[in-house]
Amino acid sequence: MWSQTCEYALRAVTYIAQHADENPVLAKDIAAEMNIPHQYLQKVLRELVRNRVLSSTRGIGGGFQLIRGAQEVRLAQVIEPFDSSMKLETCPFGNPLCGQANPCPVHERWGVVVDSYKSFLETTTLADLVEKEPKRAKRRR
Amino acid sequence: MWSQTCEYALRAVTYIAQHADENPVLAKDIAAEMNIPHQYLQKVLRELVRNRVLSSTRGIGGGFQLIRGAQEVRLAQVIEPFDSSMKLETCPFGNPLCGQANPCPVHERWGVVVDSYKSFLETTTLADLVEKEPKRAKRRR
DNA sequence: GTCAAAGTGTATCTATAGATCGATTATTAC
DNA sequence: GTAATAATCGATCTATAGATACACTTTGAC
Repeated sequence: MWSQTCEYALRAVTYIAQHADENPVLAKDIAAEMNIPHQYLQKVLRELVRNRVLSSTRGIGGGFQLIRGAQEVRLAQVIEPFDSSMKLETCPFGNPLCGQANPCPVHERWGVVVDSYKSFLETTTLADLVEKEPKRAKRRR
Repeated sequence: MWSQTCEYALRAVTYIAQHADENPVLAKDIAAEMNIPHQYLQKVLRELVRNRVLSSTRGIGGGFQLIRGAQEVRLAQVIEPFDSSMKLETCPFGNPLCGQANPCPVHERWGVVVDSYKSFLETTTLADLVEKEPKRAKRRR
């Protein structure tokens, strides 16, 4: 459906969102937990920092964090730096002018799929990726 | 959404379906009409022949044809030889056990997208890709 | 101020998808 | 049976995605 790199990005921010109330998380930990090659993940995370999805801090106690609250980050923003398929504008069936004016025979049906896909990415936030019951056994002491 | 090669395959069979009532069509013509590199298209078409979607005949008057009627070929069968993403079984959000028993928080929503996609490929046939009015000015003489 | 922890940056390597080339085989026309 | 047509096949090339390596910089602890 999308590239390997996009999936790494999604898995990484999922992990970060799940640990949003803790200290910054280490790339090393994300890599180990989410089965992503460590060095490559660093690249992906840096790109997310450049795109102002994550912030990073160096040195001891450093790591990666969300810049905004999890409920304010949409999946589309996460994969946007890595995937151009969000555009999805050209007709896959060879009609170069396919559109409202000159639709190909399956324009409608295909539109339903694309809309469903785009809508998912635009309306789902990182908060949705985190288990509803936040820290089941979270005792205050 | 899918690979370049899948799109070539779709465009090619679209063209072939549109010319199903004529003689076999030449790879050369498909390539020119559908903007696909000629040599690479040959490979794609051969693969479709191997997978019993198309038949081919050599020599003068030869070319490629559908084996079955256009209404009997589903898009899924066309892209299947080129794309493994039809499976779409592992959770993109890092939950290795995601499924009915142990769903990740967005399992349902994402399932809607995947089902919409799969359903499109499974229910759409090549006949659907051809303009409904078959040969507007088809005079019998 | 030294050291270790952690992210940054660049260069490079590898695997795969996409594309090209040239020779070959089958078919038809003459 | 020769020549032209058109698909087949295997080898190879190129571009890109995915992955690795290593030196560098920033930060905090002591």
